[in-house]
Amino acid sequence: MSRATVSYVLNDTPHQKIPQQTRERVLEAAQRLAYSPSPAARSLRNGRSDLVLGVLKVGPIGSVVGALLNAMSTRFGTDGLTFAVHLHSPGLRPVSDVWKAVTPAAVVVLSGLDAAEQADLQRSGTPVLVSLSPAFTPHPLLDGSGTRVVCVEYASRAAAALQVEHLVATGHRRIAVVTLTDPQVRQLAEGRLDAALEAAHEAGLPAPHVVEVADDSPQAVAAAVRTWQAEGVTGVVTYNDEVAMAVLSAARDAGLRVPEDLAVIGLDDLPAARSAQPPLTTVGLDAEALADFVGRSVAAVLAGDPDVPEEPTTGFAHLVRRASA
Amino acid sequence: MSRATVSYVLNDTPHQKIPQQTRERVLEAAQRLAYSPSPAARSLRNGRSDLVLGVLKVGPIGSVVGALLNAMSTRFGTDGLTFAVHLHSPGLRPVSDVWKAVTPAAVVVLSGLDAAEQADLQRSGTPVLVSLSPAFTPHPLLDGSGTRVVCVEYASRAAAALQVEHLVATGHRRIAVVTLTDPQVRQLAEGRLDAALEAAHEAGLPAPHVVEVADDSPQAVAAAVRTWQAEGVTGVVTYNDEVAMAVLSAARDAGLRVPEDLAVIGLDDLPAARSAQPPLTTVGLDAEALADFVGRSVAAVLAGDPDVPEEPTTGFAHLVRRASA
DNA sequence: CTGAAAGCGCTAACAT
DNA sequence: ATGTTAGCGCTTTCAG
Repeated sequence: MSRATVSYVLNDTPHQKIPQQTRERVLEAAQRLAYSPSPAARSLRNGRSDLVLGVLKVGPIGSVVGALLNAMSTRFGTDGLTFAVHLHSPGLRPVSDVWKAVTPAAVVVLSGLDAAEQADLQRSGTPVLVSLSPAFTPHPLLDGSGTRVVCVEYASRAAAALQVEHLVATGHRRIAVVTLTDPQVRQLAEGRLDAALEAAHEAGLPAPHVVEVADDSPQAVAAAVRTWQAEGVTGVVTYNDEVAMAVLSAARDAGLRVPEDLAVIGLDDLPAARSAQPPLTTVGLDAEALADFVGRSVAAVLAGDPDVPEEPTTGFAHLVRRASA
Repeated sequence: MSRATVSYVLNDTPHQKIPQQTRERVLEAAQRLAYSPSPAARSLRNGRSDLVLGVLKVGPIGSVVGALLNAMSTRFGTDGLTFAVHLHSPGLRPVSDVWKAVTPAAVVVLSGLDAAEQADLQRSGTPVLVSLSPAFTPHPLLDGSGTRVVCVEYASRAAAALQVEHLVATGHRRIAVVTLTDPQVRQLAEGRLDAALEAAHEAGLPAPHVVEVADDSPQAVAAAVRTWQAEGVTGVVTYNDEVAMAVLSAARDAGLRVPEDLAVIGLDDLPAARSAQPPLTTVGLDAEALADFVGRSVAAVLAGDPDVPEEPTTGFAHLVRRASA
């Protein structure tokens, strides 16, 4: 019985007919010796490890990101890959440091890589690179780099469009869009704002009021809420649930009834949205569906499939209808 | 110029005198060819990679865990190691799956490994295993396994003791401890409760009222809050800030003034604690200090140091004094 | 169907 | 001071 035989049975190599008896002997021995193959040697030989690396910039991690990470971990586990997240500190150390620690099978960029880092990544030889970053553009000169780039729209266009469509469906014509100026969330905020404006345009609405606020406190939105009465704005789409709850609070202070005088729709479906006053209508994100799509794409590329699965046309968001809109 | 020479200059191998000129030639060539060493080959040769793996069970990730992850990432980066977190689904797949994807330099257990998994880990040959899990006991039979085990107390004993000590210092003698029965947080809740009871005992207090609640809603604590008036309880220590805020809310409903009628102290120092009514006195956790300690311990073990640094006697928590106690 | 053997890229011991 | 070389543990042709 040789190493090769062992390798075959342990890896279930197809088209290799190993007699059942040998097979069992191998398995039994492996079991008895608590044998487990060396990841390092396998990676060296195979050119890649079984690790899928998520990259995220350091910063507050909330329930939305948490759900995403959970979903990815669970999903990749189902096809023999291990998902791990690396939080990188932009400016402090280059992300490329990560590639001297591991040779991942795929990298999933969740946020915060700049153009140069993207290019490095494409050059790094990682088989698949999935980006959720709204502003990510694959480096055109690096097409033949061997890295397959997959971009997925998540938590911006489809979600913001749903917000607007719901207000339109419930009869609102003059709407406001509240966005955040915090540079930490700039990319996402811009993506959502753009999508909301586009959806409004497509629905034939007059150009929405765009309100930029610095944070999600009720004070920050109070002034805007008061002007809306005069402007005839009856529905408002917010950057996220936290901003929506600030609007709810400001509306109450201004003596407006929600949703009769002002309909408010958030985004993220945070746990707190359910217990808001009134319960917040919002758009929830489908972390599992996204993880599934990403998982299938990665598996397809690693298997050498020429084309990756189609992105679901519905996006990865759904309306959560409660009382506020 | 041979591979060895190159290896020496690239790794800054000590006690190898390489002429400056050769050195520069190597560096220049590496630069020009965008050379970067293969992690797989290095891990194979060195017996370990430069990756430190955090293990966490899947589940809601809040700001406390987020801060911990951020601190760890930043800290390990400073000594050439890369930190990544793996979220594992207990029951779904064995954690040991991870060791077929990577050979980490160290594993940091943040939560949720059972006894068998602990033992597997000690057997896996990972150089260092750091555990923050309050219930973690190194497997005694596996002492010679080559895995160095370091246990750190975080977010339980020292923190809960601080809560009690603050109430004692502000003159309270009859106190209540509110703990959570949610099985997801059992270990942590038990650790905190034990420590609080012990601290009360040491301070010579009568045995505290122990209140077990199922969740952190105001309803869940309302009944207990009402009985406290009759029992003469003047101070309450809670499992965390969320429970504390529920107590605050229930106290208000019961017509109690905080802190005059009832002093409340939380744990975690969530962002929301600052804007609670009244601002919540609480115990903050020192994620950076912990990360620093863990980082130093790991570095010491990897460097072959016989003894790891002393754990700071103050623990990794500090009092955040606001208005509620 | 199974055994032998060639490397994957790197480091450290050894020889020059 | 620099070059040569033996493996680390695995997968995969290639012969038998």
